[in-house]
Amino acid sequence: MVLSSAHAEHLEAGAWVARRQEPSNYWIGVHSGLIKLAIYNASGRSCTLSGVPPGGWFGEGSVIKRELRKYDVAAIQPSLAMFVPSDTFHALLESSLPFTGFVIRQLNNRMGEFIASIQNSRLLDVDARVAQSLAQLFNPDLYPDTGRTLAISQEEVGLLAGVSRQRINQALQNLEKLRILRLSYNQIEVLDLERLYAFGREQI
DNA sequence: ACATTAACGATGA
DNA sequence: TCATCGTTAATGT
Repeated sequence: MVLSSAHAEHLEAGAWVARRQEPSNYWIGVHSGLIKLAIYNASGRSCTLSGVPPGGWFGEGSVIKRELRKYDVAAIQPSLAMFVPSDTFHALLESSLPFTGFVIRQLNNRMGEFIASIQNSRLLDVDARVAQSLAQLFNPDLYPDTGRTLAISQEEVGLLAGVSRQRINQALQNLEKLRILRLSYNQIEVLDLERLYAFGREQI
């Protein structure tokens, strides 16, 4: 039933996936590429709320509440996304206990993610904040399909971590010197996920 | 101090 | 040819 009612879409880099204030008609999953949730103001400034790598799902909150979407959704990289209609989502929620469990875990993880973000922004120095922002993207619990490399520009890491691109560049080079990351053009490879997670945590 | 913006050239796809 | 990256200088808090 899910497969018959859902559809997939190829998205170009920079394409809008969904817009703020529109009805939340779909629960959306990322199969490949990278998508971000962000809010843009009239003057073009933006606040990136979260990056969603392969294996990630989002929008369940607004679908459950049947409310307008709270953020804009854009493809950072060329991506393949799955769109599950709201009605299908609700039907699954009522008929499948395993699905309900999945959604609860999803909401719980998302809550933990945002709590950690606030904590990180107030307690950690910039290098550690960058490390934690990246570690979130590579979280195997939330995003089981994400490998150890991700195509993302340093500019986007900056928007995600709330730090300027120039400062991100320094932080990433520091992490590369520690052999935690390997950097290449528009791509970040995690060499040591454990140390990436641990980086900065001793400060707390 | 330390981050940000602005600007520049170099380099990759 | 355009996006991305590495760096520096000026500016702000």
